[in-house]
Amino acid sequence: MPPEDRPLRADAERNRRRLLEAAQAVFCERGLDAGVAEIAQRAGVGRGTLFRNFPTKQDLIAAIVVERMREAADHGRTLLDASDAAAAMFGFLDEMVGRQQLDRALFDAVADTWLANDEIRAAHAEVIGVLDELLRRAQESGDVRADVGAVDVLMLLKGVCEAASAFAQVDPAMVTRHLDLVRASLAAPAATPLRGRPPTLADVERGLPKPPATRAAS
Amino acid sequence: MPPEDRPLRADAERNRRRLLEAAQAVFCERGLDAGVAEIAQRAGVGRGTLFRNFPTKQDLIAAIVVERMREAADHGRTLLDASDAAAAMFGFLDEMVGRQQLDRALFDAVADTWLANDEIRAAHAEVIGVLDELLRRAQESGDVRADVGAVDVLMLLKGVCEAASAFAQVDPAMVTRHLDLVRASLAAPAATPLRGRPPTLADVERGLPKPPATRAAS
DNA sequence: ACCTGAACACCGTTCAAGT
DNA sequence: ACCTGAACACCGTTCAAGT
Repeated sequence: MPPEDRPLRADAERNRRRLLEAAQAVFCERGLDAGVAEIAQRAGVGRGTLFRNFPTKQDLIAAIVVERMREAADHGRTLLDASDAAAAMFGFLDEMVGRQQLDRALFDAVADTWLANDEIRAAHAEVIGVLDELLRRAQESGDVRADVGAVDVLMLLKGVCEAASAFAQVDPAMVTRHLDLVRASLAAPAATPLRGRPPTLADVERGLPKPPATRAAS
Repeated sequence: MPPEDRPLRADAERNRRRLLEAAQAVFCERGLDAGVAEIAQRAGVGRGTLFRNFPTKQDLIAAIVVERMREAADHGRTLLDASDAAAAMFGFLDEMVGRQQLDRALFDAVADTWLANDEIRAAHAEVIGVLDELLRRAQESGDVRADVGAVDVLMLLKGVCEAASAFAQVDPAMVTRHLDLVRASLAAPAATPLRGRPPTLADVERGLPKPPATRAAS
């Protein structure tokens, strides 16, 4: 195992890239149940090489998810200085839903892998950070109710994604419609206040899925 | 294979019951990844018997999900003559979220199995039918916006369930809060109308997951 | 008519041998 | 330092033999 940050040997680096690309394509076409054998073959490497780069299939999936989340966060940052703050935030939500419809298999995985993986955790925090700023601006503009937090909005978004991946590919209009409902729930002024306090990132990270359950238990 | 409706032999019927109970318990404790071996053992039968009753592990899961959906529909019907129609509908939504939190593994499965299975399809239609009536009454009472349909509401509900199973077991207040947001999105009068038309049951059933992909393809 | 468990197929993962 | 593919382990599913 090479020290943490030393750059990979040129061919190794290339293999890693190829594996990520192949995995992305295969998962997109065949779903997450696609075998690692196909991915390795498509990347032109042996199965062993796959597991050298990604100790587990889950890690391979996680690596792709992280890439996507980072892209989303980047896009969100470009919206930070838009004139219409509320439109910017909803545009961000739109984008994220669209992204997940491209290859829904990947985002299905987030539910499983979720925050068990450190890199996903970091990327996730990054997305929440951007959304938090977009939301704050929209609230300051008076178009979005003041008693919601970024995690609230992300929960709603996850709901839209879920519904979208369930059956909205038939008709993208359904996604638009569902987003309209989310917009309505976030509109200011709020008719009745929300109970409880806005969940924090810490709340989310505390609610981890059951521990990895390593087969080592006696 | 016995003719469709002939009652099973007494011991066979008992084995079927035991399998369902064992499966429910095991899935609840260990999640859907639990092995069929453990289920068969817990039920006190051989693995072959399991597959005689449920041709595939998915079918076993589906059978449990169908049971739960039927229970939910039954409960919904008891709410049909409540005095406060809106409260009745939201009570129904509450119940369904609570149910899915009991053993979330099962409802996670609905996303996979979803409408691929005929029995699930029927039970699903039943739930939508009840929800449709609850909704209609709530709309007539003037407390719920008129431009949403039962499928819209079910989509929102699925979002809540998703969010709940992701991290709400830490604090049930989060679910309450999310339901408050759903309530806000459904409140009458609607500030801005929804785009598109309410999705129908047919729309949902058209949006099936990729075909079973039987390994028979040449 | 139904039950059983050994055997099979499939797929994620490891590792000894190579370069 | 990295690659490879045969071998292993695990688990869903089948089926020949039993009652």
